Amino acid sequence: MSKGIPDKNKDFSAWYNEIIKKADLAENSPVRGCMIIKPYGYSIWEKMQSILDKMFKDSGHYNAYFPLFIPKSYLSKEADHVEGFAKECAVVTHYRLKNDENKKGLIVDPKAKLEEELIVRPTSETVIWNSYKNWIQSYRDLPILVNQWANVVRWEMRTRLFLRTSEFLWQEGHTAHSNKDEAIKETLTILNIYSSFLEEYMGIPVLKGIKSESEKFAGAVDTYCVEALMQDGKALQAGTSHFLGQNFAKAFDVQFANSNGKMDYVWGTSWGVSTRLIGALIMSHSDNNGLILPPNLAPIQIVMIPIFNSDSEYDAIINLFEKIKIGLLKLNISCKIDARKFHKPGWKFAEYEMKGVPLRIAAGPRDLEKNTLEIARRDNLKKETISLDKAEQKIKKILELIQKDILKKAKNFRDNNSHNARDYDEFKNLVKNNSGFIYAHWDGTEKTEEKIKSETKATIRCIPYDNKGKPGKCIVTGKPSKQKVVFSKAY
RNA sequence: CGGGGCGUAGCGCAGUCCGGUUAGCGCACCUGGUUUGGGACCAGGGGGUCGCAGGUUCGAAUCCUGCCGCCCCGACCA
Repeated sequence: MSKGIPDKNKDFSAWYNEIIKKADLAENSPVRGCMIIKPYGYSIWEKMQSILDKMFKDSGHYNAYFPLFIPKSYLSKEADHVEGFAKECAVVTHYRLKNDENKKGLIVDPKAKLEEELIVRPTSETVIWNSYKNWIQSYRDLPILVNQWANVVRWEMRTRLFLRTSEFLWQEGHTAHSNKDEAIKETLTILNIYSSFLEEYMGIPVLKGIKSESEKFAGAVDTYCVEALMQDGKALQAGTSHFLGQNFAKAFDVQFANSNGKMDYVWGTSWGVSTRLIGALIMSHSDNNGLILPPNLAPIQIVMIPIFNSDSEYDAIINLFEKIKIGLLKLNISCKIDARKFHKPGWKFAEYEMKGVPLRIAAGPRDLEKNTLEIARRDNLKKETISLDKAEQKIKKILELIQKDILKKAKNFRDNNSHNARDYDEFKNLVKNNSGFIYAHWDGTEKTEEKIKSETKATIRCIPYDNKGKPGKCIVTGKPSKQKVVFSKAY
């Protein structure tokens, strides 16, 4: 059935690439490392956007837009920030092309050199905090809760569609607060939005935690994250929320008068999720027949496929489908009738399986006779025949069930692939077998973290912050450890 | 930047070692017909600067030289 798609268990990354191609999500661009997101892939992103956007707005945030270009000097104002991003910035140096007099074609006009070079934003903290300086005078101007939907560029050496591309789409929230507690609270509010979005809509269970010093965002005091486990046992950072402390306020001199009339630096946060989430979606649920989309994110939730011998049968079935479609639309269920005559039903079945449409309805002469429909779930490939009576309600329930089952399956997978390592040997074995999340005691030093990374390729994904667990001894050095942390190989 | 691989129709490839009619196959595409409950079949058709440039030769996809591009593995990183 699964024609031309590599076996997920034999070659996971070839499987991943092929799903993207065959499900028509995206393709490579003429520029290395960039991607062309095709309509079907982009419609998934639009769904993610609309849901998250509502969640942000419901929690008091507003959208704004800051420019693509950032003066080079801005980037260098926050020391850690430069360190983290300087190596992967695209730089604009000129503003004009001209015809080459000797050869054919265009060349950069050497006369059109910019006085100050511009960088293409790898993230927007600097340009935004530069504005906040002007927006904020008093505690009465705070908090500022801004989000923007944008593209950013980070010049990557090795790229993979959706997971790591040189240009990607994301949202970046940037908030400013009058005190530390409120900023931390904001950071966690967003983390919870991310985790419930991932679980309730994407069907992906996540681990919430704090990044270690070496993994945190360049310029943050603390980076909180949601980490998900992919089907090949590797971890994926799905979203991050940074408590910036007063770092950017100090770098850009953003002060405000507090209620006592004293000047103080503003407290900041920033947070984002990107088109990488589409990669997470693919690698969490899909199988050897193609993509599997949770109903809450599927651009098409239901596809209807007619089976017919004659034109009169065709007309009758399409007619029936139109009626069902009206009923489903009333229940807010999106559906598509595939009325094409030039493809056989079997061809269409395979096509929509590849594209991950959660539920398929088929009807043919036999169904017309008996007043039934055949429905087939994408997630478990099970088929059943239901009667036309109250079909819409039944279908709605099944979609809800699919959503739950997808999450349940992913949770089971994660639980079965979470392990405790009591000593370093056991740890190494677990890593070698791609055993997912590995909980182990760590002495908290960068040195030990680095040693583990270079010897095993596993990194600290996060330090869990809600169920902290008990103190113990570091698996490498035997020094005291406050709690177990989560290691894994990661994307 | 190191190591490996590849460039031939929209896609995937054969042909290259050992030069020789008009460059071939599968998928896709177009036309007509028969089909349609799990990727239909038959017949016909369209589509190529063989990555680019130069050289050797009566003759180059094939041999030689240079260049360009892409992919994979490492170093680096969300």
